[in-house]
Amino acid sequence: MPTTRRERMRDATLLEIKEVAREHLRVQGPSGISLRGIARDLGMTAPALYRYYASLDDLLAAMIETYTNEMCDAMEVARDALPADDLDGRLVAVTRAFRDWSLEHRPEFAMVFGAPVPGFTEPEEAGVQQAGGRLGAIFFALFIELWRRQPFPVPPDEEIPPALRRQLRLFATACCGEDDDAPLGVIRLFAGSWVRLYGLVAIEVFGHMDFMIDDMNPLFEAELNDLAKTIGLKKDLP
Amino acid sequence: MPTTRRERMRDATLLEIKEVAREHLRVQGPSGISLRGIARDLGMTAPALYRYYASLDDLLAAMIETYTNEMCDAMEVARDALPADDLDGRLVAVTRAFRDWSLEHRPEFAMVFGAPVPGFTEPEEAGVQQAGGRLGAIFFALFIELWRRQPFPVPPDEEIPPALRRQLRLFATACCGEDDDAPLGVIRLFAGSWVRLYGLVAIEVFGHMDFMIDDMNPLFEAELNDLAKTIGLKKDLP
DNA sequence: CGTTTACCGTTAACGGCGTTTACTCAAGCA
DNA sequence: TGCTTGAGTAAACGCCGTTAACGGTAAACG
Repeated sequence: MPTTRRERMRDATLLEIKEVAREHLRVQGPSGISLRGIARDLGMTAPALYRYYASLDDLLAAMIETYTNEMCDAMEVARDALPADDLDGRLVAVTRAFRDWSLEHRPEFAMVFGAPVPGFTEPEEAGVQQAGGRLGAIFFALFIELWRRQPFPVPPDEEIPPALRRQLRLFATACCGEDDDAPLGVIRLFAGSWVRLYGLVAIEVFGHMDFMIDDMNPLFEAELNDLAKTIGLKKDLP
Repeated sequence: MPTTRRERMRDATLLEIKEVAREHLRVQGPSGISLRGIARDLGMTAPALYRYYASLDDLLAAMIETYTNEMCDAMEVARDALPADDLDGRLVAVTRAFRDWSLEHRPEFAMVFGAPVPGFTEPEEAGVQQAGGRLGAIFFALFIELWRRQPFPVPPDEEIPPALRRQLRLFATACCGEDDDAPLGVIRLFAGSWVRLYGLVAIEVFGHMDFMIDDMNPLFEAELNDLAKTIGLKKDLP
């Protein structure tokens, strides 16, 4: 372990900056994250932070990456709490974990899944993309394994327009690496499910239905049930 | 028409401010909207703008309201381009218009449908909520009228959990005013469809799939086809 | 060991921001 | 005509990100 004392100190500061930034995010919102404010809380001056992050954008990008991975961790914990052969249960658990984490970390969710600000937090960072792929892979691996063990009906290849086929292949390789030997229909259904889940959670987290609905729980559970039904999960969700 | 000369001048300035703000939004992104910058472009000083908008937030809220209504206008134009009895066609046209407008107005879409910034552009403005209701109503009116004329299968009331029933009623009244005498199943299906559409367009506009997929058109059309099928539209979409 | 080097932090400064206050000045109205 | 109203100004306050020049200290090296 070649970590010198200096490196340990540096890593600690690197982390502490991110933690203070997160607190500011949660208390004052995304626009409340400022290098000067963070430096104040840390008993430093703002220019000192440039030793650790090249710019505010860089810090924000690091935060996005951290949050994405944290969300993935939470989903994996929920997944691994169930036996490996209970794919049904695992898929439902991961989906619920996705929503739960998002609701408990609304500002973080907004940074990860909200609108990217041009010239600001561009998601072109390698780390951010990699974390995004990890998230997709968690869902995808379960989804595809479930289909292999107990196949549910998927649209036949002929029903999928050629233009869509190519996109689905791209999607699968980005999610899962190279072993994308699953039929296109499975990927098609997966993409549709992901879009639905994202829409549901984003609407809830962003509060776009707050003035119409006062409790999103029933709708989420109903949609989850629908989703489960289309992939052959028979038993009622607990 | 009690518009004095002063009032006309005032309204013109009010509008001009919003227009310059929009240009800044499109060129430099949301964080590029600044009172000082707008004032510069207008040949004024920043404090003068406070005669027109109480704060930057107020201006942003006005922009959101404007964009929502503009999107609704575009949808209504697309709707009215088809004969009133072609409900199938109108629903598809409105849906495509929603997506098209969003893709052509990405920064505007982000302001309307992205994450609200706390203490900043809260969507608690009456005008913003009203515009949101208008958008929902456009979809809802077509959806429900279509079901009345050529009913498609919807989940029976007994299958809808009681907790969800109440939320769906709230949702319908917010979308459509008081004449929500449609069966819960129709509203249930409508809510699900809206969530799907939102997720699809938001993912595309925000570019959350850009690193996986290079053309969202096929997926959108496929999902639209699916949606159309569930509400009984038989003919292939042109 | 002493010396050099690399790194961490500072102060000072530039230009930008939202917002408030006190003020001027012209248009509108009685 | 004289008064009122409202649009616009300059100055100032306290934020912000970022850069440049500079000090000190701990690690690295001969």
